[in-house]
Amino acid sequence: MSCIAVIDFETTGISPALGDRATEVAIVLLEAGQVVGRFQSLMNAGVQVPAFVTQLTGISNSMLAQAPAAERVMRDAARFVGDTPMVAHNAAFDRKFWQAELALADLPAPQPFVCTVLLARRLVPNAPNHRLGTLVDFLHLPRTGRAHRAMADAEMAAALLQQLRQDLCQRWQLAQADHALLRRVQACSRLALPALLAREAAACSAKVAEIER
DNA sequence: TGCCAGGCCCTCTTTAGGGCCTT
Repeated sequence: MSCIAVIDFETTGISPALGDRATEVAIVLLEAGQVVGRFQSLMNAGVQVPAFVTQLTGISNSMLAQAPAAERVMRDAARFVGDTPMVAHNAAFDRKFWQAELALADLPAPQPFVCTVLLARRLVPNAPNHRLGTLVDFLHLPRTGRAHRAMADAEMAAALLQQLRQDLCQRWQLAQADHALLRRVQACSRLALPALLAREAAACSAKVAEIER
């Protein structure tokens, strides 16, 4: 079973292109449906945290003053992840900060990303909305700590991912929903999804029959 | 003063516009 890294950043804003920086990163490593590793750290990028972001996340300038330098944290995070494919809730956001912070540390960011917002829009279309907290409540998943702190959000995104993978496998009788399959689901329109999953299920059955022969 | 990004998705669409989602 392949490994997946679920990541969440807390930041000073929404765009590294506007000078926003990461303030905290958390990564949960999943293997065979189980959490097999965790990485979490505040990170000091030498920037001020806007008051409304402190109100949202609980992360203050005084907390960051005592945190390790952003570059050091990103080196440790990159070493922790290696080439493991990644998942995030609204991955466009976390991927931007992952790439920007690694670039500032002069490190590559080759990992492919899958987005649980895109997966949930396809697989849980009847949810009231597709915010992380709403999906966690809607699917009766456990809340793991204060929302808008990196590890709590990474844990909830990991639980959401596991639930979506489990539903995929049960509904479509798939042996597993690995990162490559999740990328195909994410790239597929909602209308085309049943046909894609029927093909995946048929390929899976054929493989099982071949093994049993 | 007020707004700032960007990719995805839906629809009163496709030669566009606006909401969602993340901090």
